[in-house]
Amino acid sequence: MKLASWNVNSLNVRLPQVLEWLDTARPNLLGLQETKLTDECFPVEAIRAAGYEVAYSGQKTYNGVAVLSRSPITDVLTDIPTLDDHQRRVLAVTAAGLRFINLYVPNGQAVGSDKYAYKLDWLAHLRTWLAEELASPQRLVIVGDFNIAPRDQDVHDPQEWREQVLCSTPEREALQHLLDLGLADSFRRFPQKDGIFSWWDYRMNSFRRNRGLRIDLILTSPALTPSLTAGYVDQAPRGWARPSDHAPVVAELSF
DNA sequence: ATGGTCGTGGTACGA
Repeated sequence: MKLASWNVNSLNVRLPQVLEWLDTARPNLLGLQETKLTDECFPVEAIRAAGYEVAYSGQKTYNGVAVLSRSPITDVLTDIPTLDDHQRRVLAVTAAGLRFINLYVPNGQAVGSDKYAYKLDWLAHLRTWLAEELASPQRLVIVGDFNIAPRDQDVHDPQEWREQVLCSTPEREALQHLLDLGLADSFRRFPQKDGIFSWWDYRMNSFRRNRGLRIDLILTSPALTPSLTAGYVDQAPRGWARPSDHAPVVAELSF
């Protein structure tokens, strides 16, 4: 069982790359973020032709999430139950014997900004929801662009990023508050080299210089964590022509 | 070097 997450920064632009990656990586479930497509424009047929079922929740220009699955999808939810939010950032589905929650956590722009306050409020509502989901033991996985680097080892230059957005203490505490529900960061269940990231700014040759952050995560519930067999970042698509600024992240399980 | 690059949409704005 292979699970993955990829912020594609426009599915319109990145569809050929997504199809290419599906063909080689063959994930069972893939969460996409920043599709930037209304539901009427979603490329359902191209994805079905690749052998995947799909659920999607999008809007014009910004945000937008989708889940691709090699097995049938049921019980689709598009919102955090307690949060009235027009921004399309959440897509929960049931497929392949799992509850699979795909998230595009707000970026937050800058510490202290209105968008930063929205991010922290969003994360608080998310925590309430996930606590309810985890009250009943189940195979639950939460994937997505969390827009938070969990620790300094997930940052190319911790001093440069100290208390900046994506790395600030309140954001990290909000993420830790989620992990404290019993969720595991699948990547850190395995030995990793230093300097493995999932996002690199388009500017200043950041990818070539590996000036990145690891902000794309796959979290597993206690019922699922013992079944993890691998957790990694597939950095290859970040090196392709006209790439997303994020690379796909992957978790593998055996059950 | 105090910027820099993308995507969207048709101009600034979000990331």
